[in-house]
Amino acid sequence: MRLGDGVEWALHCCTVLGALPPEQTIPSSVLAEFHGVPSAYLAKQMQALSRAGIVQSVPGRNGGYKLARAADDISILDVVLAVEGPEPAFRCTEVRQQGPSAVAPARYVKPCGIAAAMWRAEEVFRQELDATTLGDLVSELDTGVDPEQTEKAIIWLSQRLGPATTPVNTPEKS
Amino acid sequence: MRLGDGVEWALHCCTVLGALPPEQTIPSSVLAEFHGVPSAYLAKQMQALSRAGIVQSVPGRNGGYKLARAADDISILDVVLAVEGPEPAFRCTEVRQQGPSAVAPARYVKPCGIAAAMWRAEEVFRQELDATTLGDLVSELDTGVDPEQTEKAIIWLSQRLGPATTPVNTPEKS
DNA sequence: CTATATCCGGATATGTAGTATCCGGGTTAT
DNA sequence: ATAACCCGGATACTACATATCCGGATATAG
Repeated sequence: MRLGDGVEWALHCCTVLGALPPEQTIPSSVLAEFHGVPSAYLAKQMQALSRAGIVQSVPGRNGGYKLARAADDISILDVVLAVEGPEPAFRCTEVRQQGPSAVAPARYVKPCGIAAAMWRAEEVFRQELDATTLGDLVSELDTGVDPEQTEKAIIWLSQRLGPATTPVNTPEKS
Repeated sequence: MRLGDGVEWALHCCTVLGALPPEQTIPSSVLAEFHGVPSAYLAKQMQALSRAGIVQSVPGRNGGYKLARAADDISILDVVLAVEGPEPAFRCTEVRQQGPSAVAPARYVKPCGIAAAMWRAEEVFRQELDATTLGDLVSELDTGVDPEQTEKAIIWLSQRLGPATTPVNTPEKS
């Protein structure tokens, strides 16, 4: 049981996207350099997010990505499912129907208890992920992150972003 | 995010082990044929279960596997961890510490909110799996499985098992 | 209109899970 | 005592998923 690296990257990228002004776009390459991850592979994750309707792509010069909806309306689960795919982690291969002791397939009305227990666990897993939104993660940046870190990130991004409709907003709620 | 097939097989095997008399042993090859799965790979999963102390191997003629403890003292989580490994599904690569905006590593005292949320979800996932025991799965066989299926399985196993200390017990609680 | 910067999709490598086969060590029934 | 049987580990091979790279399409800025 393993989660791909793309999930972590996508979540970090969505977090910075949520911290920027709503209409500010940021190229995939800048996101990659910012996080120190290979830009080609991150681009693929961003495409998956785009297909899922989580981010919106703006082509052409000074284009890039931005969140497609409000950060509070996007849960971590949405991002995970978009990147990792919607299939459940546990695949029931209906092993009961194989082997010498199998009976007619039509008689297997209820799923076996094993698959049921697995899917139950996966359900609470998803519910927990669905309870946290990108907005929560963004808010946490103000409280949990070193101010020096934040400042350093802001000036680095400001240099590298095209002339936005609004400049990068420093948190004002302090 | 994907769980290996071995998890399913191991759970099914442990369930039939739990349905048998406590001292009855079954060879790995019989378990494989019973479920219609490749015996070589199932043997690997059984070894993992043995190392984890979930099943006990009995060598020699008429040997095989049996549960190492009572079925009620073995949770689904135990089996999953034994087969799949104890590592968490989400690996935080501390992407914050890379890239141009990183500060001194010592300043990262708290784990990032992303990893925290992921681990929280994984924790409830494991709690849910830990709440169901092999004993529960065995009990469910009596209620949820077609009687014809059960009978067919019993006679097939009886033919193939060496002279046990006690014969295969048909459920008596009906 | 041209050039640049960006997204998008297919093609390529690398790694991990799954499969099959073999031999040695140890234990039990005959 | 002997032979049959079973686990345990090592090895080699295949298939699939993950990770990576590169060229084409497209829209904007000047």
